[in-house]
Amino acid sequence: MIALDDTDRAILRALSADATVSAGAMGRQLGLSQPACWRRIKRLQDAGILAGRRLLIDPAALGFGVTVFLGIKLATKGRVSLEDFERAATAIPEVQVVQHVLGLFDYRLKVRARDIADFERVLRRRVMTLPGVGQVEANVVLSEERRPGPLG
Amino acid sequence: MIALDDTDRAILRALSADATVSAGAMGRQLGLSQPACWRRIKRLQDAGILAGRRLLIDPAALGFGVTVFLGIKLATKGRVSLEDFERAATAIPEVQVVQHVLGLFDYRLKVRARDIADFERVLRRRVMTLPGVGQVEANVVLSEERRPGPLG
DNA sequence: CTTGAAAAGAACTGCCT
DNA sequence: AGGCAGTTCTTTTCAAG
Repeated sequence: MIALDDTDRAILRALSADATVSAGAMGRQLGLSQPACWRRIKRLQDAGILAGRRLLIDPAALGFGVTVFLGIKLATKGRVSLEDFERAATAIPEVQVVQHVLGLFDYRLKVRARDIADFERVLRRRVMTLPGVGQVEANVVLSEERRPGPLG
Repeated sequence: MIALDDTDRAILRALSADATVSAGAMGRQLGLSQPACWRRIKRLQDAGILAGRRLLIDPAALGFGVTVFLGIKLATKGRVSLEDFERAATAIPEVQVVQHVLGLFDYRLKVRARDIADFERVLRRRVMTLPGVGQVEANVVLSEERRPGPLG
């Protein structure tokens, strides 16, 4: 773990919004030279804080308009059933994220579907037939607001 | 909306894993020339499918080891209270995502904290005091597996 | 769709304060 | 730590097949 100053945080904030900005352009905005800014970025990468640059894909532009979060309680909780469930859940193409969680539910799934009818198909034919699945609770996402910058 | 062929999907899959790969390097991998590959990327950008490139920050490297998803049921549901709740929830630094959802709960919050003690502080002093908050349910994330590529 | 080339710019390297 | 100057690479745009 490494200590970040205000300049590092400004760099992370800028790159979080748009990772395509060059080190030179960002340096000008922060009053730093291009190499100085570049060195800080490299330091953040080497420290593992900057873990990579990923694409932001708009699901709506691909025709996927519905996002649903499922809370799932397993009926049978053995060591084997956990792995079985995870493997089967990960194999469903519409399932974007599989989280093993502690609390009211055992697993949380993020599901992307084209529309509500498509979601119902995924729910009935794929999710409800997962090995060991018990109680299932669904939350359809209406709107989402996310904090762009780094934490803290 | 636009139709994607297998090559487009391969490009999205490669860029989803690592958005830093150059158009030339990807073209070689796919058997395409550099300009041809570059044109496809630009087409995906113009279509809005490729919405941007964002940073992947490792929260653990910054000392944030705990992720908790909160399901929140509002006690009072007027038009005003929804906006009040959203504004107040977004203002909490530890809250990364605020989702308005349909289902058992009204809102879902993604909360990042340094540890469980830090999370309890956020929960008691910030979340439980949000305007109109009713029932609160928490799920601590143990592990997470996400599908890298594009949907469908 | 391809190749090739040229111009712009970004990334990286030493050396200096 | 930061800045300056220079080299190497990619991106981006052209012309032409």
